[in-house]
Amino acid sequence: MSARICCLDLDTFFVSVERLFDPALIGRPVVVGGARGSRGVVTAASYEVRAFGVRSGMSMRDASRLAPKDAVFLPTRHGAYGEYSKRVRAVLERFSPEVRAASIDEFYMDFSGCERLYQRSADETGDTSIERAVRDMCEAIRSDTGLPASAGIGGTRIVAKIASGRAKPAGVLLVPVGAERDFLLPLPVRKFPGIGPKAEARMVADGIHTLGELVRLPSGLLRARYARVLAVVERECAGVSNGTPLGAERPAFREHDPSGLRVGSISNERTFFDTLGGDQRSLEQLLRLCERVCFRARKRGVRARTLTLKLRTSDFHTVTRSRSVEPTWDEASVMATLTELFHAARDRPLPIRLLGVQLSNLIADGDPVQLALPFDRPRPVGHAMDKVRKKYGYDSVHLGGAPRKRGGKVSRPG
DNA sequence: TCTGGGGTCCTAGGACCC
DNA sequence: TCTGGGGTCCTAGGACCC
Repeated sequence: MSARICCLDLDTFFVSVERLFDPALIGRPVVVGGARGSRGVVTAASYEVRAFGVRSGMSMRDASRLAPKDAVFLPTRHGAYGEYSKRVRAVLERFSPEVRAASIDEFYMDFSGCERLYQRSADETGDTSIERAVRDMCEAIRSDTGLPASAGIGGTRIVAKIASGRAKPAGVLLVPVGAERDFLLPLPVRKFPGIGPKAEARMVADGIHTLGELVRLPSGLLRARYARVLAVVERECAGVSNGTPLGAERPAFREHDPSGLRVGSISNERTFFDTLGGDQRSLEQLLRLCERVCFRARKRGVRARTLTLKLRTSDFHTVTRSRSVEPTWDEASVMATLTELFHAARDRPLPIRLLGVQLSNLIADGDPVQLALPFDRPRPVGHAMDKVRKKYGYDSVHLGGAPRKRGGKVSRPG
């Protein structure tokens, strides 16, 4: 059997989309995430600016220091990227019946059973049939959307994903079935999905730097400590998939959820440029966050069974408080619960740096009128606001008490 | 690395029920 | 009356990913 799982990753996706809008950006150092020197972090960095050490996730302050004088700093345009992501997906669906979105710029495909479809002119280049098909697919993405993409092919998702990372930029890398071990073991542990900064630090402290060193640990306490991750690495080395080959689609990237249950979560949080002093100010901001998540829940056709408040004080201490409720997308009832949670969580008098609201345990909004206790009837004023917003924009209407404009003295966007 | 914002998934303890 | 275990839900926190 040959490798048949493909991971397709769009190269510096946000930067590439910005270059479609403004071709003058091609070949220039580009940072997406905000203005030079602003608060926040880099969401995407072009290869030209990576050469200076700028990386996504880095604070904008550091990026501003490292980037050359002629670097272009752009704000993130969330709406535009989603649109291009859909267009890419449409191309992928022409090549494989099985496409899963793992994020806005990352997709998995299963080419099982497609072999015969792609047996054409393979011998001309020496490519295997699937590798050739994937190259054609990347070319189709380029010609249809203008976006560069890289792809990895392997027997499992994890191998395909790591391979796609090594194929960048704009390349294709195939790891033949049986070659997984030789491919994986020399890699630094951090390259393996699921091993993040914390786990890496622990491993390095134990003298483990590569997957090979991890796998070759002698039996004993150290090996026992990493038993869980070891099992996954060994499984990948053997080329065995975990569960279904493509895994589940990330709920946030599903068009709709056929099961009608557990369609992920919706959250909105905000770090305040000037920390919030009085509780009144905080509650006004909280109402704004409630409005936004409820707006999004109605748009997605879901109600939340669990409401969570997140609160971070100026000393960077973070607490969350959550409560399960009757399924709701109603601002007033969400705000009532969150106000209680806020007072319960407000144990230290320090100024507030961040507030967040999360709706989770979401259920599809089957019934247009959700029955509730008479004294706790949802007041779906939200639907009326949705209509106004559709016509005049999100900020054309807000609930009383919420500040009308973004920015100003209280907060500043990201 | 003086630290954004959107997510997912996992763990662990306690409540509660059978 | 005491003990026990399994299953499930709720809540809090943390790691990780893009």
